[in-house]
Amino acid sequence: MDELIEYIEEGLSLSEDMKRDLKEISKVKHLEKGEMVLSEKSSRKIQIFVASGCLRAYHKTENGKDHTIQFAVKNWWISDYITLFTKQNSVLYIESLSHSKVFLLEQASLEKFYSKYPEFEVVLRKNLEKRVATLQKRILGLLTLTAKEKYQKFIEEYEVFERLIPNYQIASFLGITPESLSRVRKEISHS
Amino acid sequence: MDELIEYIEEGLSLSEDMKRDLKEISKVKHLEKGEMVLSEKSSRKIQIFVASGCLRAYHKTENGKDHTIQFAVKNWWISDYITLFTKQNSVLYIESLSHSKVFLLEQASLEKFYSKYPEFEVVLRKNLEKRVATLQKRILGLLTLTAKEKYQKFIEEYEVFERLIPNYQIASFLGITPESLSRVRKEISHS
DNA sequence: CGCGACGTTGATTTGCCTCAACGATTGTGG
DNA sequence: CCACAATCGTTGAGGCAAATCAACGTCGCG
Repeated sequence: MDELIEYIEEGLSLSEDMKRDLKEISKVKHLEKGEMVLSEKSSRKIQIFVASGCLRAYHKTENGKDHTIQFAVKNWWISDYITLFTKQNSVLYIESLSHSKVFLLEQASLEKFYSKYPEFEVVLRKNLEKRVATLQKRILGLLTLTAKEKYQKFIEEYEVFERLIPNYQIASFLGITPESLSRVRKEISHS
Repeated sequence: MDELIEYIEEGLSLSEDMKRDLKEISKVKHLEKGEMVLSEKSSRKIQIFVASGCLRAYHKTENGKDHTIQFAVKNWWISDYITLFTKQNSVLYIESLSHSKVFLLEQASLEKFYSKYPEFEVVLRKNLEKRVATLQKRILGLLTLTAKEKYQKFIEEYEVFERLIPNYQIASFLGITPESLSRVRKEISHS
């Protein structure tokens, strides 16, 4: 019943000790649609693993506008890296977009876990490498594409998400307004 | 004389064996201004460590426009993560913006090095974590800021670079045109 | 039912781009 | 050592993609 362990074992077979410790530091949480996991007040340093459902990490500007940094579904990690690994704190909100099951892991506990089981580092590293590649791609997309192209690329790559996510949030991920997205969608459907 | 080893030892003290192996897999290269390290033809999988000087990684679109992914100075790594860690290959060019000294490390050799010295993984991981945070911040900036704000933030954060980098390359990093950057600079100087 | 959240559409505005021209600087070859 | 070309930054005029502002239809839910 522990999706986190199942997921990790795709990359590394875990000893009983590791499993036990992992269970100890991870708290399962079931989330309602719209429920917040992370907000400004609770500037907890945690990482979140998604066992089922769909989550979103976003930033709010002073004038109240959302900007989505990341969506995450089953077997994805979602966390506020800016808070975790720089001096700034809690710039991101993380909310659930549906019924979700997640595992919460305190960064401090994770660090201990890593140093107790250094063989775990390699899995982590590979995950991070891919993540960096993904982010570089996203930056390229933001720099080079038009609103229409961004959306087309999004529905190609994020097929899984499409149904789960309201359009205005997709817009905020692509860096365009909901109105523009709506027009783009209209244009695409007419062709 | 080995800046790479010096740099790594800030985070982890190296055994003689590690040093020897590191030297074996890293090739020093001195670069002229304008010289390419990585281009489409040579789709080599390498990572680059900057010992001195300044480099730039960028992408070229079909219509010939540059889009800068990263600048790097002393003690930075610069690599094409998209080629290294996804199926796409060589989407980035990497060039030197000044006299530079760099270390080139084949990804394959690095992998071997990592598995021979797993204690090295932790350094790597921490580096990647910071990198992810930096990229997340950049995405936030691209999503939320105006041309002027982007430039102001850039000169704050990248003070070191300012003199080394021509303005049109800064523009291509910020996702604006050189003309717009010029107007922004004018506006700022008049206030 | 009635309210609020969401998507759409239209009218208008605007920030930035495009295109074009022109100095300033650098460097290169005769 | 100078003439010339190339590169880079700047400025102006005009255009366009996307934002803004506003209104309205629809759907789901308390």
